[in-house]
Amino acid sequence: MPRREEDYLEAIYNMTKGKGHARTTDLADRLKIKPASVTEMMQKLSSKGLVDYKKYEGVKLTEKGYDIGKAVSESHYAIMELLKMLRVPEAIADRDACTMEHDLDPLTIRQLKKFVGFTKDCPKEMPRWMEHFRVYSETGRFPSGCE
Amino acid sequence: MPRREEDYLEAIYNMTKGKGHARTTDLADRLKIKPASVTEMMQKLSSKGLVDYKKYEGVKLTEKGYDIGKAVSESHYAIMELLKMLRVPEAIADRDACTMEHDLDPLTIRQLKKFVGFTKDCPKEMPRWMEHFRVYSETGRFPSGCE
DNA sequence: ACAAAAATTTAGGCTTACCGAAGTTTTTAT
DNA sequence: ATAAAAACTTCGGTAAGCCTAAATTTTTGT
Repeated sequence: MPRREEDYLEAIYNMTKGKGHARTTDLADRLKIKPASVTEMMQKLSSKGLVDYKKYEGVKLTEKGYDIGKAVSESHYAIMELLKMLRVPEAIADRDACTMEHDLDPLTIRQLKKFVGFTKDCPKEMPRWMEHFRVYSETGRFPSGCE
Repeated sequence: MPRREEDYLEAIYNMTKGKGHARTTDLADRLKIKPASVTEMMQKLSSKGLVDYKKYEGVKLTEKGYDIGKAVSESHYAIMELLKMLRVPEAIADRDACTMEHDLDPLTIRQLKKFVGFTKDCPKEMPRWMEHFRVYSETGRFPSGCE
């Protein structure tokens, strides 16, 4: 599954969330490419059974395409959350998540999600640790409570 | 700077660490491609001033190529350390770092390195937190000390 | 030294994914 | 209703990076 195909599936997933069709121009805008390229890819994805494509009408994910689009979108989210914890600004985290979300081992994705879940759910310890990392990140020094 | 070019520079960097020349076949083996493809890329990198290339003799990084190779190699290391903290097995972490090491925003790399440095240097807090994540990762539950 | 083996390069081709320009279909405004 | 505008597709090309096969250069064994 080449990298770029997944980008299309993810974009369609996020644009439609399973309901309705995605339009050629909207996809082109979102992916920053020309409509001609979108049409070409739609034909390819259609021949692979990942989307239902009707000329001049738009495109919709098949079940198979939906699963892939959803998986990539979730990876993207997990990576972005991780980068935000590392105090990477949201806009950069979003962009960099696009770079990283492809071709990762399923185990890596799983651990990433666990990590994010851990930090979100852990009731007490994590916020303190995060605060210490924030100080370290900004000053290069460990806060006094951390010796 | 296309992704693949950087892979070559990183490989040459890791193979030579600045001393001596890298051989075509060794590069081909390491990158899992055919020697003919290596030759082609060496010519390209040479024309860009990133390597010194002499036919039939091998290749050596220029200062410019060295800087890039070193930077990519360091990103790789930082990403791998992060993944290992997330309890991704080393072999998978190494492979996945290859996927992620390209095209990241310099700020993201910087934060990644800070994070790794923080966890390595923080004298007391981190090991405890890491242990808690290990338990969470393996059992799905928070250890008793973490409420 | 020199022939056989190994390493390397050259030449010609392939695939992916992009583009611009031109043609077709659908939508919109009157 | 219909002409102009917008959206979409088709067609012909491009660039990267890989490949195989054939040619060339270097190395090795005797």
